[in-house]
Amino acid sequence: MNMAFTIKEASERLGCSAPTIRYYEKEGLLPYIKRDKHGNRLFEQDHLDWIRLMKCFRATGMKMSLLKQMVNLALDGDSTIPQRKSILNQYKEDLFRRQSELAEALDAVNNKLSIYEDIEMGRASSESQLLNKMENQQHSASDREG
Amino acid sequence: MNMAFTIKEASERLGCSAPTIRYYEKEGLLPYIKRDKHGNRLFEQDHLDWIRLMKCFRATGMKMSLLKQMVNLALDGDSTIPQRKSILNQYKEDLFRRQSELAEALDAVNNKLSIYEDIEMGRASSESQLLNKMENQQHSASDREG
DNA sequence: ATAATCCTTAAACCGCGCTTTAAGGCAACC
DNA sequence: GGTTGCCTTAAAGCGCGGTTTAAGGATTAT
Repeated sequence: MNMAFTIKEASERLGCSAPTIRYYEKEGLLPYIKRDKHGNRLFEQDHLDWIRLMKCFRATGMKMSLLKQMVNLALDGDSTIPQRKSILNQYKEDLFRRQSELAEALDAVNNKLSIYEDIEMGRASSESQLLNKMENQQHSASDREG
Repeated sequence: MNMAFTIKEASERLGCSAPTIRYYEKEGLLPYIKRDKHGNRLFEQDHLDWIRLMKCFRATGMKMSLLKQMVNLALDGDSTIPQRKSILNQYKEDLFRRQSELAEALDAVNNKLSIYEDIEMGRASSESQLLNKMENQQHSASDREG
């Protein structure tokens, strides 16, 4: 067994472009890719799994430079596990920060949307200053211009 | 009343650089900024609130071009509210997508971390292939190499 | 044999979102 | 009246993360 994939197969399975994969390899994020006799890359399942993981981390804000640090540490063996844990724990903090940013944004969007509905239903007006139209944060809080 | 702020005050209150604020204005994200007799910008509370909201949206992946669309629609009056709602609803979808990406990444990080702890405690080994060191997804799932 | 389809590389290019630089104006303090 | 410190503008520069281009090699199908 030990099935190997061409770059095209890999890119199809992963949903990321072949140039991107090559770029990752060039940047050192993807060590130990073997080649066939013609110099064509051969990806194994392990590589696909690692790329998939990188994709997941990248999509949530991890920098390539951090991925590279982790690769380099991994290549240095198990003695670097504490450092890798520390990187991942920092990244985890980052994820939590992003979660609360998302929650905040969701609140703000919902607030805006309900303001718009109020305006549509005639329950509120879009105030004087033009910016207020986008900007009317209070939403039926203070109405001292009766 | 109707307190106005210099760009420096605005940038301090908002935690974003003065050049960024100028850039936003230039890009049309920030209409109706008044000037004093010397041509210096004067920001009112409304502007600060709107910038703060933009910051919140930007931090969670909204493109400047989308912000600009919303500004332009707002400048066209209440008749564009349906379009603005539609934009915000799409963005909301985006936020949900990001939320699940974050959740996925958190899972993956926690998985990695527990693999590392297993290795540290001698409960698992860091397998053969070098990539496996980073890459050993299964984590005490299948161990058919007895 | 020729065309299509895959692969390779190096290098150039791109969009985004700022940041930095350069050149200058006004105002207040010492 | 010079220095400091704020402001202005236009334009250039930058870091990131790829994408695109160009030039070429090998395999397969017709």
